[in-house]
Amino acid sequence: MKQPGKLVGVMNDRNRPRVETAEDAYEHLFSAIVDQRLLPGTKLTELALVEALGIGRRAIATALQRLTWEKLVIFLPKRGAFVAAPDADEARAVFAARIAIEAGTTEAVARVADQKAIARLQENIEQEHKLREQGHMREAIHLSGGFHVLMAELSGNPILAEQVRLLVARTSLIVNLFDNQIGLAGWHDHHDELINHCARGEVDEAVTLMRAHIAELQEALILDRRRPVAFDMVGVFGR
Amino acid sequence: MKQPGKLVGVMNDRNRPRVETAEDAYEHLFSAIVDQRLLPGTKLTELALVEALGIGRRAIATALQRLTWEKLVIFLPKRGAFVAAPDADEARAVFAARIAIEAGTTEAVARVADQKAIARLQENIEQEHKLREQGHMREAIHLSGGFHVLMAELSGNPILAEQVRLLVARTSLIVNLFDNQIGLAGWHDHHDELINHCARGEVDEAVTLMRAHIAELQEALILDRRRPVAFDMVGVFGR
DNA sequence: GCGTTCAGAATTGTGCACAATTGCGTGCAC
DNA sequence: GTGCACGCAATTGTGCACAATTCTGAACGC
Repeated sequence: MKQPGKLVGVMNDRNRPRVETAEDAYEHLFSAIVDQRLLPGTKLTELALVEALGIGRRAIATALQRLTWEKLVIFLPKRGAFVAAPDADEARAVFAARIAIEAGTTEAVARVADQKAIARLQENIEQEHKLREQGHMREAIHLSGGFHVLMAELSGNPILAEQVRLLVARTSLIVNLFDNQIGLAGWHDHHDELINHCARGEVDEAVTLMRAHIAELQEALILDRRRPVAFDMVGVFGR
Repeated sequence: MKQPGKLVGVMNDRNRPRVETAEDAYEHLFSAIVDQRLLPGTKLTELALVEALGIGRRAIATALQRLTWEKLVIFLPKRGAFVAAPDADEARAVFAARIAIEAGTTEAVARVADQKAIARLQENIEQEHKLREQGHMREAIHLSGGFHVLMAELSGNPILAEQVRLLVARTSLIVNLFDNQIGLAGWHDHHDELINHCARGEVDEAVTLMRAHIAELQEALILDRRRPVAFDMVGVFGR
């Protein structure tokens, strides 16, 4: 079975990078969820996390609370917190929201991007390219999401940037939950073209491409086929 | 001076509608902030709220935590929570975000709105009109914000709807913090035209109008002139 | 007169014990 | 064998006391 108090993927006992504040805890959990060390459906018990991270229950609760409105965990009062397992409807909503919001960020970037911004975007792409050549797919995908976040940051609007950050995180949950036919090949080219449009100030072209790009990502998912979800999931939908 | 433990606007001792869960507390604080019973800069002490609302510290902390994320309060570790007082930059970001996101919701509504949806929108406007005629300006403004939220809900995307709800709330904070030249006259007409465009499926026209509508609202604000903020504000920016 | 230092007050964060709620498994009746 | 009820285990929520930190105000030195 499973030893209570040991949350695999969060922390093995010695490998404990300073976790002191509630935000530290949040960041650890966030990245653990986004890159699949904590699988959807996993129950996140307060006491277990207190032991694992070595901070107070309040800080843990705070972190969990935040992840809850970010929709990366679902929280059921008096029952506990679980890593979220978005369904098809939620997935569609996430992609629709990304299209709407990233259309906005792309427009802003294409309109105001300076030399330096373009350079940062290109650097991101090059790194992703390199990682993919070396076969580090997971990191490459990470950076690929990072591209969208970077675009949003360069748009100069922190509110939209934060939203994109969250939507990208949810996307990675989704991508891993549904069967997909994603060949990363196309993505890279899209990102490339996107930069070119932005550099040339071709606003409409950039926006249109971004929308198509995200839509394509969605279409690569088979939303009818959700992969089986970790056992504790019954605890989530139970009753 | 001020008696500690008495938070004016949150609760006078007998007028206590059931507050049991953390979400109840959240809703109370949310509406208290949005319609100005709690002014920007006011310090929200945990113990004071525990007394006022009659629930545990943890529930209070949860509610405050959420409002913090929603940017309606700012939270300084070890110092406390204060009702937020957005500055000009934040105001601009809010309006820019609204334009981007509500362009999306408007597009969706104009595209898929059915008879029933249009009817709900019209009903909202009529009520607002009535309230304004009767001189209930505050309620009218409330409903005016509600129009945007309703549009977002009708768009069918819960993520965008939630964002609009929050941005509208922040907007009301902003409107009340800066000098403004808002005559509500124009608004009503905009909303009216907007519905017509949506009813006729004139997508582009609807989107363009919505963008202009929000931009106009922003321009009615004098972002250089922020009204003085409650005293406790020093506690916020102090040091 | 003005800035600095130091002590006291106020408030958040922690730890522990306990209450309350929920879920689960066993056992019983049919 | 199936369905239901009851009791136990697990986990969240609460209350209290205490530790830690920060703010306030006053006394002090220059």
